[in-house]
Formats: sequence, structure tokens, C-alpha cells
Amino acid sequence: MTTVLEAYQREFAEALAKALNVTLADVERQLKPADPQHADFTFPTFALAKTLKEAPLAIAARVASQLEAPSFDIAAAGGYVNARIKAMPFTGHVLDAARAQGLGYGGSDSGRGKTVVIDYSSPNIAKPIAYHHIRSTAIGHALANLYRASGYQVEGINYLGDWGKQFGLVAVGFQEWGDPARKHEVSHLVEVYQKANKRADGDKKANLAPDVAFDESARAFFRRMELGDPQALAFWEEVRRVSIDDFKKVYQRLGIAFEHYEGESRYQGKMESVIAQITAKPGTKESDGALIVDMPYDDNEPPVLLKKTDGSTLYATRDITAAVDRFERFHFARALYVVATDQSLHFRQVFKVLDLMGKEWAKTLTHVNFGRVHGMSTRQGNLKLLREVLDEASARALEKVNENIAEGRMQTDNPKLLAEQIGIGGIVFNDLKNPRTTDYTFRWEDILNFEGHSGPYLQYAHARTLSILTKGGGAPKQCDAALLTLPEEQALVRSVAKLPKVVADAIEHNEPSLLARHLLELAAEFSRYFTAGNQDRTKRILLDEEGPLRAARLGLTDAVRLSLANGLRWLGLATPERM
RNA sequence: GCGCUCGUAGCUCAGCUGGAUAGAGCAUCGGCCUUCGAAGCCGAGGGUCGGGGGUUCGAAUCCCUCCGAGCGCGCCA
Repeated sequence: MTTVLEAYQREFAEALAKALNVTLADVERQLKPADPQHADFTFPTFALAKTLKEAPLAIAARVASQLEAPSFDIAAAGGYVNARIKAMPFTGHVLDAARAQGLGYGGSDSGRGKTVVIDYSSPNIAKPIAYHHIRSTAIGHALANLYRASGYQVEGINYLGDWGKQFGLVAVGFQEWGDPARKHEVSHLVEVYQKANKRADGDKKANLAPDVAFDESARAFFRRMELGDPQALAFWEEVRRVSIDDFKKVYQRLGIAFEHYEGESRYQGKMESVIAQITAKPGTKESDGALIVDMPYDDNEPPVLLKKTDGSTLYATRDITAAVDRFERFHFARALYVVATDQSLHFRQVFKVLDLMGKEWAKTLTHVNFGRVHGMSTRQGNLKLLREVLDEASARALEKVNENIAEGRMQTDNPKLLAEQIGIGGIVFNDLKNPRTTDYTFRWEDILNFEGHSGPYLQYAHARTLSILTKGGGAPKQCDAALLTLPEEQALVRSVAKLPKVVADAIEHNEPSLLARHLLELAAEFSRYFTAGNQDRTKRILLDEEGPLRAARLGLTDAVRLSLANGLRWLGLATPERM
């Protein structure tokens, strides 16, 4: 599926190759999008100057005069050959593509017949969902949407930390401080867990020494779980169910539905056969009483531990087993692990082991890493819960909504729902707008700032497109794109045209921020266009008199609306009709 | 100590497979609502792109080095 923009770029590239008598590949290596004030595409000739033994300026001038590319206005500037796309038929092609594909515009069929497994969110049971869980959750969700929009079968897995000593801590903690009547309240379980954890590990700040006996009883409880003790497992199952039900409340607010809820417990009893495979190839050996993978290690690289001295397994063992299991189930073309950068070494090693095991699909595994959220832990009571942040965002948006209602600027049947959509949009977008690997610091005032280029800014632009379309009697079936000659209109057409390429890039790099940034550009251009109409009535979309120009502008507005709506949805933001 | 990542405007960050005067948002200051919705738009000030060296026609971008920060480095996940 070739996009409109790609087709135009190709025309320019082929004309250049012909005029210069070089290969298409040579041209495409240098050809790039230009600064909009100069052109749409530009070709720097400097690299060719040597081989052609001709000055860049001379090459550019010569080529510009010879080029046969009827869709473009060509000009030489400095050593560059600049190509600006002629408004027609380009504008018509872009509007037709966007409006014909509608809610699919921007997507493609590039993933048809392929499956992608995405491991994301993956909280630990019996621990609180802190704000920073938004990272894996939002990034993974956006990627799942983008892959789906590109034709992939998506298997989203919420890989819960549902097995381990923490259940022993909850259990013995519950015996100590638990209120049986509050057994179904996650907040109570978390409270108990945190207290128990502190008692077992000690707490320097509270001057509390580790309680070894307490810790041992927690370990004993977990051992009972591993041995299949029905009572212990019943308690575990109960806690697990209560936790998942609670998680789902947050996921529902974020509009997320996982294909699979599973966890580390799935691999109990399944690891021995994988360890046997590793032992066969590439090999295992004993080291200080533990079982490690026998493979070449870099200097100072720690070994991959499969079993502790006491014979129990580790998370590398589980992740290797899980990868094998996932491939057997899904035969994926790609598998993504949306997990923080902290664990880069772990995944490098896991992937390496799988590769050495002879799994040819190991090269399709990708650690989609992301940066940390600073400033939200350590000091007691300083942990920001995700739910608190969502609540706060929703409340803040509600103030603004009520204000707008009071001033008669908007009406809505459901202010609370609208505020929820806007508030959560702000939070999610804030997390997606920068490249994944960037760290950021938690600050209420930043995270809840919905002014400027934020999620609500995009939602607002989208709502305005709808408002105009509604007032204008809906999008026209047909329109004459040749009438869209204003610079503001041509800028918008180009932004709309870029969307499919942006989505493809976002998938290629597993980077939702590419889409986030493009939507800001598109929304900003629309806002400018809109405001221009307030200052100059001839630039209005809804011109006083009906006619072909008004229809054309409504058609463009419709294409913008579709682009914004699709992009917002894929990023995981709601698209309220009014705000 | 070893490895990975990063140092760009007062703050938070884009730009980094080298290309035309380094861009946004926030904050500050100044304009634009008898409304196609001001959660918006326009403008101003503000940067030796951490320091130094190198490669190149050209470096925020690549290489080296120094300074500074974060993360990781066998029986937690």
C-alpha cells in the first residue's frame, strides 16, 4: 500500500535519478523532507559534487532546469534541488485518501497475517499500582493500537507478578494485622503487605531491625504454595483475584482491554523441560552452588542464573520459559517487552540464551525500554498512586468544564464523564509525548498542566473540527480541492498527508511519541487556520454564503478531524465531541 | 572499577542514520473574544547546543578526551 506522499516522493526521486544518471538508491540516500519554508522535499548535491567533479551550485542549477517532474515546482537554492508539490492534484489525492479511509486513515495492511505479542503494564500483585506504572501501560497500549491499525493480530499480555515471597508476606501479615472483613479491599491488602515488608526487611529510617523469624515464616508460606498446599493456594488465589479485579478498574478508565491476563505462576512446573533444553544447548554448569547457563560471557558480565543454591528458579528462568511458551502459542512475527530500561541487561541475556538455544525467532524479540519517573518514592508517604493521579486530573478538568458551562461556552449532558476523558487524556499524553527513553520527574503542576501543547489541546482541536462540521451541516460528499489555496490550508493538507508515514515510523521504532508530536503539529496548524478565520472573515471555513469554497473547506476540516480522531484513539485518548 | 544512557533557552524537553538562520511547551512581558468555541491565536525577550580536541565542503548530530548526572553489574523481579 503506497501512501499519497510516498508516491510523490518517488516521482521526484526517479526524476532526479534520471537527470543525474545515478541509481534510485543513490538519490534516496540523500533525498529528505525539507524545511517547509523552502520546499516539501530537498536534495543536497554536495555528496555528488566529488564524483561528478562539478560544483554543488552548478549541479543543482543544471538538474533543476532539466528535471521532469510535472507534479512539482523545482528550484535550485544553494547546493540544493528543492521540490515543492503543486497544490493540484495533490490536495485532491490527500483529501480523497483520508476521507475514503475514514477511521482507518493512517493505518495500513502492512501487518496482515502477522502476529505481534506485546507484554505490557504487568504490575505486581499485592503491591500498589504507583503512578510510574502508567509508563508501560500507556506505551504498550498505544503500540497495541498502532499495530492493530496496521493489520497485525495483537496479543496483549498483562504479565502479572503473581508468584513469589510477597504472598507469604501478605499471608503472615494478614494473620498479624488483617481485618477479615476487609479481605476484599486491595488497599487493605497493600497496607498489610507494606507493613509486613518493613518488618521482615527492617527500616533504617524507622530504626527498625529486620525480623528474621517473621521473614522466615513468610518464606515458609511461599514454600507451601510451591508444594501445592491447598490452603495456601486458596489464599493466594483469593488475593490474586481481588487484585486483578482492582486493576481492571484502572484499565477500564484508560480504555484498555488485555487479550491475556497471566503471570509468573503460569510457569510453575514448566521450567524443568526448558532447563533441559538449555542443558542440551548451549549447556549449563554449576557455579557457587547455583545453576548457570554455560555460554561465552563478556568481561565482568554476570552469568545467567537458572537456579539458586536451594534449587528454586529465578526470573531469567521464567522469562526464557515464557518466551518459548509464547512462541508455541502464537507463532509471533515480533514480540515486545514494554519494560523499564533498568532491565536492559536482563533482556539482553535472555534474548542471547534463546538465540544460543537455536530459537530462530529470538531475533524478533524486542525490549521496548523506557525511562524512569523520578521523585516519587523513598520518603515515606511519598508514593503517588496512579489512581490518585487520575482522580486529581479528572477533578481538575471538571473545574474547567463547570467553568465553561457557567460561562455558556459549552453544554454537555455528562460533565463528569467529559472531565474524566479530558483529565485522563492529559495524563496519558503527558507520558507519551516524549521519546520513551527520556526520564522525567513527577511534579503535580507539570503532570496536571493541561494548557499549551497537551492532551486536552489535541482533544480541543478535535472538538472544534466537529463543532464546525456540525454547524456546516456535516461533511460534504464531494468537494473541489483545487479551491484550497490558502497557505494555512496547504500546510494542513501536508500534515494530513504525513499521518500514514508517521504511523509506520512509530511502529518501526516502537515509539508512540512520533505520533504524539505529529498530532501536535497538525492540531497547531488547525488552530492557526481556525483563528485566522476570526481575524479575517474571508478565511473562515463557514463562509457566510454557501458554495464550492465552503464545501472544500469543510472537506479539509473533515480530513483533519479524521486524522486527529484516529491519532488520539491510537494513543489511547478519548475524543470528546465537545469540551 | 566495568557496562549502558544522558548533559541543548530560567524550567521541562524536541531536534542526533551530518546538511540551508538551533525549535516547542511552561514561566515572564505585550497584543487578539458584539464569540465559525480564548483549554485558542499572534508577537517580544531569552541559547559559546557541558569543556576541549579531531574527522568533513558542512558537526547539536560522528570520533577521542575531560567534567558532571542517572541506571545496571549471580542466587529480588
